Amino acid sequence: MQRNAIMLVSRIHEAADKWIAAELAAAGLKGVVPSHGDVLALLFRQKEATMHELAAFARRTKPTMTVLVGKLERMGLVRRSQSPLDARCQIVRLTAEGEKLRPAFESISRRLAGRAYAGLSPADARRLEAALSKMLAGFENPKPERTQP
Amino acid sequence: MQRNAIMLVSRIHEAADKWIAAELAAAGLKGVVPSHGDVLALLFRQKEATMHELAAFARRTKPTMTVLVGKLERMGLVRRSQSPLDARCQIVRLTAEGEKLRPAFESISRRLAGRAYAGLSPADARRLEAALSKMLAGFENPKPERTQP
DNA sequence: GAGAATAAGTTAGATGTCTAACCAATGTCA
DNA sequence: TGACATTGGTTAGACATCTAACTTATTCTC
Repeated sequence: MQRNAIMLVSRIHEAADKWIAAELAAAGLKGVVPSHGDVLALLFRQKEATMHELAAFARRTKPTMTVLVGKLERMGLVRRSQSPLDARCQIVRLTAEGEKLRPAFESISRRLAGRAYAGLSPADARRLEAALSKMLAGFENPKPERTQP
Repeated sequence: MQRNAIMLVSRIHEAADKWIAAELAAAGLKGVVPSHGDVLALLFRQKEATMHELAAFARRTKPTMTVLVGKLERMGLVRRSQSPLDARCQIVRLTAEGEKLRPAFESISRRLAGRAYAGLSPADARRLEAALSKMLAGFENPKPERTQP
């Protein structure tokens, strides 16, 4: 066996997503998925964003973002309006209702980090991040790997 | 910043999935997704499996497995038949067509590992796996973490 | 052995996600 | 300035995935 790391990564990703979804549900956001969280996270940070910016930030396609923002709008958390500067752009903003979620979000974010790094020394954490960065680079820059075909 | 590791894990997971899907497509399996790969992987290993076993192995629900196996069956790669021992169980087996994919699969699996561990010394790899295991455990066993609420 | 509980699968319906095709507005350039 | 390309966004259609409800077999229990 040796492809353990990929399996572990996959399982951590799923476990973290599930944990986040559960925390969001506990905060009153039933049926909200991590991608919705990414949308809100950007809006907490910068007050308004275009669909395009949101899609890039959440690493989702534009059609997906149309769906995600549509749901958040139906939930009353964000509002869409046309940009006065560029008639193609939709400006997305938090509603007052959405703004209320900020503290819950920050709590989840903090607790997520706490849980992920629990039991790791700062040195361990640094080494882990370095190794993961290298692994990611290996997938994103298609460098030929040496293994028998 | 500190929740880097989760972000890295998430991006590695997505990049690896995309890489696998591309390799499967290159092997002639257009539209085959990693979960389908898990189904085939178990069948390469043990010749036959029930829907229940496949779902557990691929970490998907039973309804999802119904869909996945349905697609593989339509593609002519597997065959479903009722178990003679337990009339509730469906036995899934590879067809001759499916069996032909074994070498391509093994190659992908090997190259996946090579790519993931490229640039990591054996000691690094061991430390990485240990840290990831700890992180996974932190999500799966809900241990209270210490962070300000 | 009959009735209840459990287990294996499927169906139904919802939703996030993608690609492909499209529309509309803006930018470019000869 | 006017044709063409580019860009922002949505629509359409497909699909993996989930939960809830259901069906049919098996097992358990009295």
